[in-house]
Amino acid sequence: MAKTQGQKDRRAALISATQKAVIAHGADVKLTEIAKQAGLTSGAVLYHYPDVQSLILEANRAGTERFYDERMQMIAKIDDPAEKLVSTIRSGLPTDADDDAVRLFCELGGAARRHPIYGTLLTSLYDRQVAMYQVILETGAARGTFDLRQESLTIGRNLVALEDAYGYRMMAGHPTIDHEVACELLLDYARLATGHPLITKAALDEGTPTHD
Amino acid sequence: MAKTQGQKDRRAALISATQKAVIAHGADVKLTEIAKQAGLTSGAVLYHYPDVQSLILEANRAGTERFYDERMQMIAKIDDPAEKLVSTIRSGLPTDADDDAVRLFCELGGAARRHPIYGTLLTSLYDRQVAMYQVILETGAARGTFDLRQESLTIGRNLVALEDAYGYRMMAGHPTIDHEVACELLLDYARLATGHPLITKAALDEGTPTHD
DNA sequence: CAGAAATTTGAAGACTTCTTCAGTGACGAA
DNA sequence: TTCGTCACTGAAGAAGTCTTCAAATTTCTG
Repeated sequence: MAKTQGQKDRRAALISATQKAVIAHGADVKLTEIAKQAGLTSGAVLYHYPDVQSLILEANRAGTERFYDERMQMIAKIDDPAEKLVSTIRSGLPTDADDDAVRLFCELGGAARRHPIYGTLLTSLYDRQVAMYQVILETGAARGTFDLRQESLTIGRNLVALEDAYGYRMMAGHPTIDHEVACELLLDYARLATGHPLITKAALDEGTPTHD
Repeated sequence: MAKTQGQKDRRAALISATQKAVIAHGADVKLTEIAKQAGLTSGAVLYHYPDVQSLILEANRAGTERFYDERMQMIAKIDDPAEKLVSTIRSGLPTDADDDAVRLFCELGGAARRHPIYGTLLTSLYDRQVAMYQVILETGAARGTFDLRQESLTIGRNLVALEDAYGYRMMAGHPTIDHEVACELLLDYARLATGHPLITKAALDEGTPTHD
């Protein structure tokens, strides 16, 4: 579709196809798989991206950026710091073992030492997520919602670290750690660190009618 | 060396060489690299392990087992729960970005979805490490050393998760998170969860002579 | 030491992947 | 319509890998 809309569309479509291919076949995905995903031959892919590595890198970069952007959008709507913290924690954990974004991160993490650029990509994402948590924590502290028992940098770093680790555990198919269990593990730490009970929305929903 | 000691030695040497090769070239290491590391040709490797995949799997299995065994040995000598907890946390974090064991785990984690057996390997290791922490925590609680603010299962799961995540961050080359910083981040959580100040041995050594 | 068994080599075949490129078809401009 | 450009195909070459195997070498046994 969209045959005559210029290079930009085709390149965007190729990046999208490459993302799907990486998620399906790993960070060292073959050119053939990318071409198949895009509905083209390998020659056609090379026509647009003479260097396949740069295409894969661009796709992975776009994938990490998108994950961060979507998280920021999701929490932008929420004002209450406690509710914001809970929603942020929920949005950082994969929904299940098939979560595309977290799959991508695991692939990149495994390749990070051999391809240092992926390490840079993940480091940047990590630091920004820590800052995102710090803003929520400091705002809550300033408003008197939270009583921080540790520095916001410490709490932020640990929360993102826990997200990452439980993402890996879920990807590895841990039999008992699913989305809900991992959420509670993060929330238990957050409760300890913020001195706030952090009643989850799910818990609230249980005790109240669908619309009050 | 040791040319006449039979198959077992040769197979053990091959597993050792494969471990080095995996750490150097990733979970999908080539037969050629294994042979080079072992000082043999690819044909000779196949003579002992007709199926290369089974050799790599065996090497990776041995690598994770060894990591766990060494941790257990290291902490077995220590009696005081607080000191034991601090030492355990220290031993679970890579010393630097070149730490072989943690390199291996990152490689396996990246490949876990494509090779579910590696997911099983890592899951098994994770669960045993959690149990290891639980024993320390419960012992300390029973002795009155710790005042656990969360269930020992929660604390154990979160501590191992933090170890894993900071291992990944260090492998990815995070500019500010090194062994010491990561230790403090874990210790800060452990202090909160156990209600114990967990003075580190390093800190103690600073304030006391080498032999009292 | 001589023969048997175990071990290793080196090369060949089959396979996969990357990359190049001559040729094909579609589309727009003149 | 004709020409030229763009997008793409499909085949061929180059490089790397896995696997097999006959032959050579080393080690063991009597």
